Amino acid sequence: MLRLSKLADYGCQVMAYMASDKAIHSATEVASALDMAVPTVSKILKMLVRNKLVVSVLGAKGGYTLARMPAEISIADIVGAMDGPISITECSSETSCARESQCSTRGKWQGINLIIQDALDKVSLVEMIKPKHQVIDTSAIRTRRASV
Amino acid sequence: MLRLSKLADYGCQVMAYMASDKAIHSATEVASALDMAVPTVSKILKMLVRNKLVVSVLGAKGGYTLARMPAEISIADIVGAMDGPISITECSSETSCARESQCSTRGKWQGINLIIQDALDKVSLVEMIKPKHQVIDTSAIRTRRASV
DNA sequence: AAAATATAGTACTAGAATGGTTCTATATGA
DNA sequence: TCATATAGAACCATTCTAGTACTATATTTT
Repeated sequence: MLRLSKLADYGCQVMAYMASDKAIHSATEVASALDMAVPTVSKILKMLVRNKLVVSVLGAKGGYTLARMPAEISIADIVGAMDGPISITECSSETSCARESQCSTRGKWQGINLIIQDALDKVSLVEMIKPKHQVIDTSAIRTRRASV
Repeated sequence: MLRLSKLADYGCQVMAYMASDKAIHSATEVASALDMAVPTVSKILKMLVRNKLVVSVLGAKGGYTLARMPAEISIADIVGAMDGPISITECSSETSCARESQCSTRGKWQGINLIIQDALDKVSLVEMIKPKHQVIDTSAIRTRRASV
């Protein structure tokens, strides 16, 4: 399948949710908004803090906000924070490999790895939360027509 | 990490090995050449046969060969055979998702999925086995110089 | 015809990875 | 001082994966 871990997937959801504004969001709030378990969301947010994608405010009325502008945060950042560096095969990241001398495929794997890295790098949170089909509020138009 | 399963990785190694010629290779032979356990190689070859990337010859002196020319077999084919279809998140392949109406990220995930699919599609076995730095046989050159 | 060699397919087991929870400590606001 | 939040570590259970074993079948060799 070649699938992201669930935590990475969740992480992207959490980040996308928080990208909507600069408010402080508690773990409880995020969890209920995304319909996820509070401890899980809490764990994810802690990991994101450690990786400096999110900043936390301690104490009552505390919570989390994005550490940077949504445009400055890529999916690669989030996936990296949750799952560690992307390496599609063992040999595509490891510094050495026992079979290296006989193996001609390693370079190719590293190339493929780069392409994937790049694909995730190019998508920022801003693009992630952009609605696919923009919903047009027709009420304003109708009002204007009525007033004509 | 976003990593291929080991079986998919092994599968690529096995296919790359078999791409070197059109001979019939037994599981035992492949296993010893790649320094892997015979039952494991055998399992992988069976999966590749079921997915029509490899054809088998039954009986004594039997074994396996590629079903198509190496140029006509991509890494995507092999990974697909071993790991099933690529879908980086659950929602990037599934036909529906409970949260679909509120979710704006799905389209993006599907796009990222396509890029990865494409990257694996573009690499054929031929490229995979191409030596990175071509080893130049200098003996011929030296011979010629000597004969001048 | 029998023995040897090889694949086909299924089922099973052990181990690792992952997801998710819980518990204790600490910080802040009312 | 109490209620509300995060920080961090440890823990458990389930799922997934890798690898093995076993039975059946096909083909070549003797």
